[in-house]
Amino acid sequence: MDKGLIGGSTVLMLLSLLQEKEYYGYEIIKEIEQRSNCIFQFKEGTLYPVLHRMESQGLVKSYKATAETGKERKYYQITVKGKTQLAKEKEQWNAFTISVKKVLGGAGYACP
Amino acid sequence: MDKGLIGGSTVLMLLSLLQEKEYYGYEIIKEIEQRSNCIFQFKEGTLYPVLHRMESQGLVKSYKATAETGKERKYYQITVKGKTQLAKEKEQWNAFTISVKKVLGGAGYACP
DNA sequence: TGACATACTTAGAATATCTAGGTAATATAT
DNA sequence: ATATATTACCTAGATATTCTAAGTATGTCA
Repeated sequence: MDKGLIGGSTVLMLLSLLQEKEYYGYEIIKEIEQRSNCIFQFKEGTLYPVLHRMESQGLVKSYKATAETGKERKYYQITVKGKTQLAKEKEQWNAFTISVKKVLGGAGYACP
Repeated sequence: MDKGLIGGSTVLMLLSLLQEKEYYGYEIIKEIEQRSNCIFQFKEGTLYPVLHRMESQGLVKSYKATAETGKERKYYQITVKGKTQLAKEKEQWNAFTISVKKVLGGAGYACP
């Protein structure tokens, strides 16, 4: 999958997942992989920095916990700010995909 | 409109336009602006380098001509390689948007 | 014991876009 | 006549982002 395409939708997908429940990073990678039928396969080096950035922006918050398996995990939760951002990004996503379709389809209207 | 989103679809949109007919750079900006109802407003500094890159990759070729208005224009035409690439990018675009929908929608299947 | 999956991290390379400026001609409004 | 806006192209450098690649550590299975 082309990297250019993924870029703009990563945060949208992460926020959408985290609105359902809290996830830890590694779990997110696997979940997105499954849901997309392996179309999206995030590398750890790609995803973790994105989560860190989102946390620094206040879109998510995290806490550490040791799982029954003995491994330490960092769980991420969406914040109020994150939910607001999610709504915005969903809107943008819709406007974006509709607009691309229009350009490909050939429709044409004058701009205000 | 978020820059991240646009990135991956720029070449797709350009190739799609150029399959219809030849365009010059400035005309492409206006055409995409109109078709998208002003959702996409490419800056010249953004579009021209993309066209140059596409030409260096052999996806398009160009020639210069002076319009009746007295202004010199650089017209771009899609190449055979560009048409092949267009087909690929269309496929990728579909796979991409479907996958994002799946992630947002919550569907989940095991990967092979 | 060795290989693999889990789980997180970061530094630096590579890539891409945008900002901001430049050039130059014509058209339009004052 | 002059100022401004539109048309039409270009590029250097700042900015941002992603990916590559490596490191750390634990548990499981053959």
